[in-house]
Amino acid sequence: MDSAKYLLDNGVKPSIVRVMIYDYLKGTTSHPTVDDIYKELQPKVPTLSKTTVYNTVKLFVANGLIKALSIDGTQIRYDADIGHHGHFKCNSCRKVYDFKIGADAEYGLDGFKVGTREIFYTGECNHCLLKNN
Amino acid sequence: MDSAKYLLDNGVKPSIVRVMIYDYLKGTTSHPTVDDIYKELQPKVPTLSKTTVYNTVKLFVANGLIKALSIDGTQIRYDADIGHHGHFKCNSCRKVYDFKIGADAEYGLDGFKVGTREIFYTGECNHCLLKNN
DNA sequence: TATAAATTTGTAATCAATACAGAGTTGTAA
DNA sequence: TTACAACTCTGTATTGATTACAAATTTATA
Repeated sequence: MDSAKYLLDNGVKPSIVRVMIYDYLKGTTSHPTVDDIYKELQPKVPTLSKTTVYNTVKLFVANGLIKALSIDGTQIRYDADIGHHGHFKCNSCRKVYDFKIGADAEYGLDGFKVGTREIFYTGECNHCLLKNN
Repeated sequence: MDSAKYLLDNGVKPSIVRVMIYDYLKGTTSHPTVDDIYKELQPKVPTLSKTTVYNTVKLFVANGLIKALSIDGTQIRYDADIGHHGHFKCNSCRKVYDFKIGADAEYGLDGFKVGTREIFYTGECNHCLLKNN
């Protein structure tokens, strides 16, 4: 779908900068940080400010357009895939895999109203295990 | 079990400060931050340094005695319960609940070697939902 | 005791994130 | 088109958690 329209439908006025940030997030699976976003777009938008990136991702999160991930606790990362899924980061190849998660009821959360979900595993992926052993 | 012995068995020399920090973590379910730990123990150990708390929890994590949680991305919290479980933080009462999680295989992680697991949900707990609505 | 090794401490530095105020842009109505 | 208000963007300064590092203290051992 057209990103500008998608932002509008979700209560965010689609300025050119906002659309570019959203498109970048939508087009990558690398779960970028604010710094990653800034480094990616700064060449195309020379006047871009890092504060704008911070403001924009915060606005997106508040309107449910993207999700914030606190991965390893040092930096916040962002993901345009807002479906429920977990993240697995391989310590060998550094790749981040998405994986499906169970329903809330299975976890004994009946009667709870779940808002945000964050699931983050680390370890070694099946490819690296085969390669390294 | 005696904490001093438990630390020893896990490769950590049980200094008095280390035992006190471990005991505090073991005796609480509030998933404290470094600052929480410092505030709790500083009256009992007037010379305690925050750097020592940082060093100690890092040592504990490295030796598998406790787990680090990045909860909301701004501060790292620590948990002496190293079993696999998720955390649910209620946005109303701020309480953090523990909950059971499924087996890795259910998530399509067959063939993966999982090291750390972090699962963090937010929302409203059943008590607050009943009280507020 | 003497000496080495480990632990603890305090200060300074780092860096992600936020606050805030000013500059720029857009929309609207006369 | 002009005037004005509302919104968006920018840059600097600040905050605050965490780390770096070297000195001081404590513990272990010969």
